[in-house]
Amino acid sequence: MKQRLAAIGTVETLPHRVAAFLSREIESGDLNPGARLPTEQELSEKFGVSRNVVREAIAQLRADGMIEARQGIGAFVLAPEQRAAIRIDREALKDTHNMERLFELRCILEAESAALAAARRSQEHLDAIKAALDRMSGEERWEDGSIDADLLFHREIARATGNSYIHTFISFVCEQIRQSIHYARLTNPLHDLVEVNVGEHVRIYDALVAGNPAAAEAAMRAHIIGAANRVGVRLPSARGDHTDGAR
Amino acid sequence: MKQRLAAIGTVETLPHRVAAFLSREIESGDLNPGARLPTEQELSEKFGVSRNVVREAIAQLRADGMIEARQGIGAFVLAPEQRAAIRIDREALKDTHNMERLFELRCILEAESAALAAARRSQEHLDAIKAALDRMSGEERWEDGSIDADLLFHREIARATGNSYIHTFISFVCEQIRQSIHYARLTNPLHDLVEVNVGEHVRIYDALVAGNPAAAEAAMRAHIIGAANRVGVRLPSARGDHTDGAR
DNA sequence: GATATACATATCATCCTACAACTCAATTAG
DNA sequence: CTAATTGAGTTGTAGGATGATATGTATATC
Repeated sequence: MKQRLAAIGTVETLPHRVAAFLSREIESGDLNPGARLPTEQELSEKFGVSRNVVREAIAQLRADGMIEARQGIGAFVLAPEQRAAIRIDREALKDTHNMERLFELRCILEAESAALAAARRSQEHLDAIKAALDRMSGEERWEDGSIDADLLFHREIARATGNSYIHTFISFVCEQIRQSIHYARLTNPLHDLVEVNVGEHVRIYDALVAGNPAAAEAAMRAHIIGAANRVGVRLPSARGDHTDGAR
Repeated sequence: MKQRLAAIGTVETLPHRVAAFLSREIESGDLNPGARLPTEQELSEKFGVSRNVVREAIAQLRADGMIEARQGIGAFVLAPEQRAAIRIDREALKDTHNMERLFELRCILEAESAALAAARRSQEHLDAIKAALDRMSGEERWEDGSIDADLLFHREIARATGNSYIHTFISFVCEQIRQSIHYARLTNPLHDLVEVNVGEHVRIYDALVAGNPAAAEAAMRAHIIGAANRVGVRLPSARGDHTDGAR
């Protein structure tokens, strides 16, 4: 928790600000793929920082595969497909529409993963999931402590799939959502419908214990749609839109 | 000493090597979350590089949320859940088991996304998808040119969901798979079953044109399982046949 | 005149030193 | 004993110097 507070409150360092600026300029299309960036010296003058700071900023973008620097020539913007990392702009998450998209992605990831977990979970996995569930139920209100337990519950399910990539992706998305919820709570006090939330989790857990993939998937889907609603995001139903796929 | 690597864009810079070393030390558990890294000066001495290089390396790890640096104290390892970025070690993808996990993740992401795309695609989206399909069909063998078109086809479908996060994630996963296929082809010459591959894509496209989410999802799922098989990965089915359910 | 070589220039890569800002602990003044 | 001060240690930033690499230009050679 001390860790997390520090992580959230991390001061914006100069390299971070420069990197964010350039990153935004690239995302917005001001700098197209193939374009050359200004020289390090020009950038250091433009931002009023030392060349060292500019280099650290570029080192970040380079590590992400956003730009490629060639000695003696300059730095060039790469195509989005060539990126080596996924990074989500937390500022953008303050926008409700983006939050909605993130919940949609989460729903896709977690629903099927829950089915996988139901088929593959071991007793050790179930114990870990149960422990998180108990911690969550102990809390009166849905705030920091129980949010931690909530996310841990989801991460443990992801771990139970036995697929480390799934675990990584879900952990990542959940963490982004935690951040955006943090913002959302500053403006809109959330309904503290703990009972509803816990109930949804229990249904997921029961399906996992039963080893019933279809039930686990359905429960997870219902839960995420509910969770989105509780933070003020109306999730467009994934597939019931017009032609309904009876599966 | 410093050998010129003619490889594509992957010039091993000193900060990159230092970052990779530290990153591996963290992943392997030599440095647990909460642990403090050696000071910048110690690291620069240990690796025989300047403090500047160490700082650029740390800037990368910091941007990924792997470590957190606090002025006046030091740099600390963060828990994996707190990462701000997803980065996949391409070396690890040479392992077939990891490739299998990656295909499983891809299947989860793309199957439901195909359903979303079927519900939301515009004519402009369909045109872009069709263009990629045509480019793919024109090729005789499944090699670099048609692989590009293949991945473009999938990216365009992701774009048709209208959800930029989905697009980002799928693009990323596809790119990782492209890399791993590149390795795989070096050892196992692949079957060039172009007709089968194109046929699977056509079925997906038809479902999108028809605006049939369930069909699109099924076609996509079948395709990815088939694609995995063709590169020598047997995908454990996501949930269709948990007939082996005796567990 | 065409080609090849040498030079000058621009740029990134690395190194170095210095100082500022911050934290923590020991010391000192009250 | 308490509280303020001091000092050492660490990261953050600045700025310059030198090496490595790519490009363009001028010169020399044929």
